[in-house]
Amino acid sequence: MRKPATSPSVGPDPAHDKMRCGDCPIRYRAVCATCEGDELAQLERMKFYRSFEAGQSILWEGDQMDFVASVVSGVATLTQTLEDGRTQMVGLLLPSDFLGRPGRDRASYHARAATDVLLCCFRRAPFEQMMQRTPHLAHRLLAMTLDELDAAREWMLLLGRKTAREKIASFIAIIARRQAALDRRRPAGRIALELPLSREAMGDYLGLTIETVSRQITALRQEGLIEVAGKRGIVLPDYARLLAVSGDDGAGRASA
Amino acid sequence: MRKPATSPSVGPDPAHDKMRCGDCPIRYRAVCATCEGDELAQLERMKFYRSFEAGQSILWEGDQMDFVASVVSGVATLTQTLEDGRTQMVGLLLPSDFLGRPGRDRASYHARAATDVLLCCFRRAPFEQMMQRTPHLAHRLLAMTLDELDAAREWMLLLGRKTAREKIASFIAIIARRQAALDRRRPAGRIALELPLSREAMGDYLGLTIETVSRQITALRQEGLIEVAGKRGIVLPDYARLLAVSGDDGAGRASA
DNA sequence: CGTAGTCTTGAACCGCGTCAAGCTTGGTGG
DNA sequence: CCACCAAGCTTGACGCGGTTCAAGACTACG
Repeated sequence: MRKPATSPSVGPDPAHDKMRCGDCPIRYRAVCATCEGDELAQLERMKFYRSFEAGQSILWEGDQMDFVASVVSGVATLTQTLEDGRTQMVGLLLPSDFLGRPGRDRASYHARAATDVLLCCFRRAPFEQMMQRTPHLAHRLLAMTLDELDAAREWMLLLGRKTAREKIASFIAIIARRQAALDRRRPAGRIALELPLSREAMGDYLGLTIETVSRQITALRQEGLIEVAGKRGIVLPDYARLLAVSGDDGAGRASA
Repeated sequence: MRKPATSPSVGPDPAHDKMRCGDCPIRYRAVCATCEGDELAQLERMKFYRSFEAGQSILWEGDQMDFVASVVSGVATLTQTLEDGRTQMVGLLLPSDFLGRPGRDRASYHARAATDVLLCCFRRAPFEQMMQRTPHLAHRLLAMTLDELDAAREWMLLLGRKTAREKIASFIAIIARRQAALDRRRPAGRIALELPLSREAMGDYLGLTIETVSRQITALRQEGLIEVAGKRGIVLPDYARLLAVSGDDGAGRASA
């Protein structure tokens, strides 16, 4: 994947410059969750917003990275690519997830907006300095990184050992679980949800071709395990039955 | 995978109780690398050694985990399992790598000694308390965790998109690179190395069956890309040529 | 309407898994 | 010293799941 000569440059987004952290929808789930008072004021001073339309690239592998960020709304993906073009998604960032790596100034992955995305960015140098003098910020980031590592390991089990059918069922179950988590519920019974990814992106997530994704969704629909509403809409008549097909034991812990 | 009724219990290993941190072979690469003087003394007070023979289980998924540890010598694996027994390795811990997760008291994976292993264990509660009052220890662990996440993501690309042939070549290249790193060299030219895993464990690492692992090793040997010496010995006549087969661009960063 | 992007469906192929023997090596006991 | 055995590895034959290649169908948008 080559960077186009003129990448669609997206600068700071003044439309959100007035947003106060206190009003932020991810205030208590993002990296800043444990900051209060003066600390929040420090963050407020180094932050700026950037927005991206669905499909736009946020960062290219190897790009200079002068900021880290929280996803405020929308869904972003991280992908890696082999020389011949085969691509694998390696991260799926939902609201409150963290983008970037303190201590490294170049991006290791291609980051792209899967839907319209709003990022709350912190300039990297001030953020790293604040981490040095604010231990619990580093602790918060460590906890989030460990959660992400757990999720990556669940994902490895999926990629290495699950069948196409199980992969699709797992993916839908993961989205259902994360959506339920936003409402502080456990997923159960009949659930409606919207897939945040195209068929192609689902293939990149699951290590499948787009055709196999399509065929397995059709198969699950014909068996009554899911109902399909438009390109992105899914209704689960019975969440537990889908889980059984996913190969997980229901204790699934994947979260990032 | 069920825990056997009588798991081979392995207690503290008094044979190493006298080892001083100053003499430790992983002194400047493990989680304790940035500790000096009094901090090192604090760690020394909460540490104890445990040793495991090749094949023994270190921890079962769900086990109470009252310690965290550094791998001093040998190789340990982390694996996850589906209900029907399919297993996928999700972590490969070499000397200086960290085992365990501060802030969680139960193991998420099955940990096992792939070779004879010596662990330097820290009781979890004191270690967590020390992290609270020693910011750079938390920073060190964060950096190590981020490296592990990067490695996990390389691994996801391998599992999702590489062919069996590329997977085998990649694995051998990773072992060669890590072995070279111990000597602070870049891998190049003719290299002899010892595989730390059985064919079965390699299959679990790569998401392949044992038969496919065997066949691909045979194929690489017949093409002169590798030479085989006994069950575990490998000689690379030309590291660069192997890398070309692995599908990576040579800039591979996997480390954990 | 027409066109482009996305998704679905079909048919043929093939890489890897499955099942089933052999082989090699090291350990044990007669 | 050698027969025996178990564990780990290799090799072969075969079949299936998922990829590949190639058309269509649906939807959004001019």
